[in-house]
Amino acid sequence: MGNVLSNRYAEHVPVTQSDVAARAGVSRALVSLVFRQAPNVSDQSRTKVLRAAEDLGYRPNMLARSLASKKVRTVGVLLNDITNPFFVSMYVELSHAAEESGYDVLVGPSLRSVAQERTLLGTLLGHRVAGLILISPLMKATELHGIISGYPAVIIARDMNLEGADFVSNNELVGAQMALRHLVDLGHKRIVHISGGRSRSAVQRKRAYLQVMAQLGLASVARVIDGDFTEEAGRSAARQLIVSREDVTAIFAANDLAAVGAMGVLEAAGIRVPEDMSVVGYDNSVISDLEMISLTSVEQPIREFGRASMRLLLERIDGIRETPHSLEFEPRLIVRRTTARRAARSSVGRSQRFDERD
Amino acid sequence: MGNVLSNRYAEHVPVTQSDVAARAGVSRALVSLVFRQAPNVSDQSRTKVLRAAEDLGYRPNMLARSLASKKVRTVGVLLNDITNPFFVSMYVELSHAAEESGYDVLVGPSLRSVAQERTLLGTLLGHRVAGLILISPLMKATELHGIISGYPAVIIARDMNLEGADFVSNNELVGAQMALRHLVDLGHKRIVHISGGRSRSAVQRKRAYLQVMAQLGLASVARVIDGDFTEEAGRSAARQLIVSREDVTAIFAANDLAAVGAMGVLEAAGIRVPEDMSVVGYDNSVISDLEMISLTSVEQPIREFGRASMRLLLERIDGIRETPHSLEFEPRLIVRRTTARRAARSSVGRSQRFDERD
DNA sequence: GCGAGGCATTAGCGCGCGCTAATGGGCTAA
DNA sequence: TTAGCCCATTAGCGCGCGCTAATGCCTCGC
Repeated sequence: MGNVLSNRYAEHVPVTQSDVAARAGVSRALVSLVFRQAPNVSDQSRTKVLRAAEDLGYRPNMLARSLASKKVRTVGVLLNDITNPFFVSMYVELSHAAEESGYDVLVGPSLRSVAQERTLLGTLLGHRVAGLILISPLMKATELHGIISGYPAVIIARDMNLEGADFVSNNELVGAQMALRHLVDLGHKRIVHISGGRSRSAVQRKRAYLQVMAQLGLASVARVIDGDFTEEAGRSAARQLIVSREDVTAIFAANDLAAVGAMGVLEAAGIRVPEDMSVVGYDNSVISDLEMISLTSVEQPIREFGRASMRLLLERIDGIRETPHSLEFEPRLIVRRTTARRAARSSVGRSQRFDERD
Repeated sequence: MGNVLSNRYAEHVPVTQSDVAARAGVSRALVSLVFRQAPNVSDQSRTKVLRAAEDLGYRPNMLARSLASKKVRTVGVLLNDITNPFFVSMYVELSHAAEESGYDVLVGPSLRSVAQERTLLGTLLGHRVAGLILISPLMKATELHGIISGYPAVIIARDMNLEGADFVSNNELVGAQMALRHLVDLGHKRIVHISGGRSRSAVQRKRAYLQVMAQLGLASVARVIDGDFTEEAGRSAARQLIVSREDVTAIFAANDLAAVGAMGVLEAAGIRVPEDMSVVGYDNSVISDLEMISLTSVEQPIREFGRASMRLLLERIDGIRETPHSLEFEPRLIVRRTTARRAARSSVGRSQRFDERD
């Protein structure tokens, strides 16, 4: 009401346990006991303290609490490549799982840069997080080991040899098998792969493609067009395919974005999907589920990934388990409308329809 | 090497300033001075300390540092509705801006629940974050005010009356104007709006639609179909439109997802976009830019949003500014291939083509 | 040779809270 | 009434580091 005070905004005066103790007429230690849910506190004192806290708007200071107890309720998540929607979804799941376990999450969002990764990792460790979850890190295992050795850590990736850490990964081989077998069952043989570049998962996916093609007796027609997980990469690959006039009838892309990119170019060139060309994506992202896209895609069980990762981490944090574990999840194939039985004759090479939008 | 030690993993023994001091042969205070970049430290001592720290792998404990200095380098972001890609993009931008300013980010990812929002806000405040950024909060202004009053806060939303907080928002009126004027310029009159439900931005968008339609002398043909920002909402709206056989030639959707949902149903029903129906989305999300979708959409300057929000927050944290500011950004219209000149005669109502996919 | 001046270094308190050994008070039973 | 016991409460140290007043040391000038 006073015009002097109304002109400035109330400075936020932090309320401490001492303040609460003073108001409740008890010692500070008792306040501490109440907020730690300790036994041997009479109901009378408890309510008295809680009332005082309520009145003053007291909130325990997590910093001081962590410092004193030497226990932190925060886990760090290093998120390489925040532009990748799959990784973001993964982070969302982790975040939920952490919340349910009463943990907070500190994120280190990177952009595919080793240097940035190093910095962010330092920040997370500076916060003395209780444990780390690294989503597809770029750093070399040796350096990583030097930094986080002896620290509870779960790495979402494969093919890293990092002593002491837990691993959660996707079985890329099974993913490729499902996709390729589905295509082969539909009569396709010449199946091209649009790769995702040099990232860990991309390399594995490419290797899985080559391996499965060999298994299926199709090693001689296996072909990889290099990409980088982007829509443009898919477009570029499709253009190459059209120009080369190869007898390709199906595409297995390293992710949905590339698949959709390819589809756009194909349709514009009069090559119909799935009549003339079948396309399979990877990740089963939001995009693939759009009715206008309806892309057959390999689904990774993100939810299980997230929960399992957090569970593993908490086991290490709580010291329940000493030996490192590795979990591998199997993907599912979500069949939609971009895959169909192979047409009688090859179709790539000539536009068969004019695209009225161009 | 020893088989006893090799069986267990090195416990992470936290290194403190005292350890560094002991190794460097100096006092702990000097170590503190070095890590605080304080002046009046001889180069000789500095290098000695840094070497010792390097050897021991010392990392300043942010918790203790914050506690002692009473200054926190962490800002809290409350993210209502983490399923909305637009909000996620916003968070990404905020995160970048914070990092550049040397701040860490603690996220509170919610799922459109007021109760959850309350809890997360409590968590953030418990961490004594230096300031808050609230992305489209659901809580009522009065309650919010009670919680964060006197606390540096930036709210990304509009139409809230919260004394002391800064606001950053999008000019929804201009957005609607751009979209509708574009359609009117193309000859459209009967333009329907698929709304986004009861969230703050959705309500504003709907209001803006009605207002602009009135401005354009089209109040009598204004029509809103209620939705909720999902693809299914768009599908449902399109079905209603088809069944009602109304003479509608253009759709202005509250977001891209709903627009794409509608497009899917329309195309399946033989109503071509944009020949028979023009569609405008909102957010200019990744989806709208896909070549297969190529959706005309209203773009909000997310990057500027993020940077401006962080700048405002830092000004308050650093005490540079006392009076609250409100910033409003103007959107842009990104014209793609889903809008075209209105066809001579109405087209909704009858399927003109059989959808071979069904 | 001695005091002044300046700069590198240190001792010590405080941040808010966890934790435990010690205290005190109330109650029961003899 | 008093000894004995139990349980609620408290005093006090420690967590790792920021910060400042005080100390110690070295240089320079007369």
